[in-house]
Amino acid sequence: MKKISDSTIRRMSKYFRSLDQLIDKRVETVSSDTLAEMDGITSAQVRKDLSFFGTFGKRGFGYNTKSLKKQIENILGLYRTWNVAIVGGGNIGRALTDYTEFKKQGFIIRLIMDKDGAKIGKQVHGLTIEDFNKVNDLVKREQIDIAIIAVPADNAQAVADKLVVAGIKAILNFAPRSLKVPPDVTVKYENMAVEMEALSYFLSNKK
Amino acid sequence: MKKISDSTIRRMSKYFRSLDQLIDKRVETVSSDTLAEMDGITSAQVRKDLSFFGTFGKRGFGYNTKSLKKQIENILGLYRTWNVAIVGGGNIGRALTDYTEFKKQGFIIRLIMDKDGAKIGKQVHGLTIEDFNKVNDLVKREQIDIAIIAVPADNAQAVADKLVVAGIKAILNFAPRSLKVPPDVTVKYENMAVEMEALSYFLSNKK
DNA sequence: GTGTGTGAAGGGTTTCACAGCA
DNA sequence: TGCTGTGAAACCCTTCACACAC
Repeated sequence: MKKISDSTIRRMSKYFRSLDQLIDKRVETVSSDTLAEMDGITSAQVRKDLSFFGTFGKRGFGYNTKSLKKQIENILGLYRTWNVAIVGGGNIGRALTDYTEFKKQGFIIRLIMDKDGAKIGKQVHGLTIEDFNKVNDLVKREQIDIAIIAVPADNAQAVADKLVVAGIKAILNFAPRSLKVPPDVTVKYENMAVEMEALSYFLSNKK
Repeated sequence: MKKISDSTIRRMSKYFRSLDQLIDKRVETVSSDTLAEMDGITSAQVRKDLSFFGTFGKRGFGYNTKSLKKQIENILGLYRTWNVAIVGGGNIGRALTDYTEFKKQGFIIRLIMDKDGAKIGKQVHGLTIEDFNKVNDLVKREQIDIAIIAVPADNAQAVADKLVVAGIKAILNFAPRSLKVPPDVTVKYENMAVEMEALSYFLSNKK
């Protein structure tokens, strides 16, 4: 499989959501132009992105919304569900246990963990906060595929290390710190402070 | 001012945080190599990024952590505080009112709004959820600089429209939907489903 | 006629490599 | 000597433009 760029993958995920919207509105056919408009990019970009994975459209016609959605579902691995564990029983971690967009896309939160004795045992949206020291057993028991790190920055690397030992291969990190992991582990970042600071920059430098 | 790429700005924000870490550890000097290592990039990239804004280092020596941090603070506009409003009293919105990283960087949450009568008036980390219908007055009263959208996807555009009318020029959007705004308004996205789906893709396509 | 699929061109960002300065 | 600052080269991603299929 040839290497496909991160930005293409991210856009695929957006097309997927846009198609969902169109299907909700009973739209059966869509052009690359419309899809581009919905996502704020160019139609050439849409066609190029899709072309990396195959040919899904009909010339002079466009794409069938339902079948294109199915195709993207397959490409992104969304035809199945994924078991997700959250590390960190703070504000962010607890909020994510009930994030509807995750459920809708088949990401099932199976587990929330913390190392703080005061939090362990507490209920969060139907889950009990478990002891992070038991991460190995818990990850195995719940067959976790993806871990979300939502702990203070200073603890993030230690948490990641333990997740790697427990066999986790995919991490979404909310802590504002870059993580070092073995090459077979994928990390994605959700760095809210970075985006806020980008806004700060743009506000400060408006001419 | 010449156009500086988004990725450079984002990395500046990371350097800023890495420098903070070093200063905490009483480190006074840092090389582009070390900074690169901390952020998982190359030293050439670090030097190139910084060079867009000026020359901050000493050849054969490196950068003074404190003074470089000050410089980046100025570049990003972080020498001051920003007043922030959150729209959406759901899980995410409420969690963000108490996000320590925001406070630390001078983003002060002044306001949380919702249109749901059942939520209006409720307390969240010391703030009262206000009626989003009064957005114009509230934004003016609290002198809001930045708005965070944390409402369901289907309402995001309507909320954005009202924020624009209220005079907001910078938006951080957590709803998984691309927003249309006038050219003088900057929108950044925090799309957690996109990152999860990227992880799904990588898990599905490991050789 | 219409809109896709795609080589080729263009533009922008990253990496290289080294001159230059402490 | 050691590390920065930076043109030039390399690379990658986006846009163009049009042949082609429906």
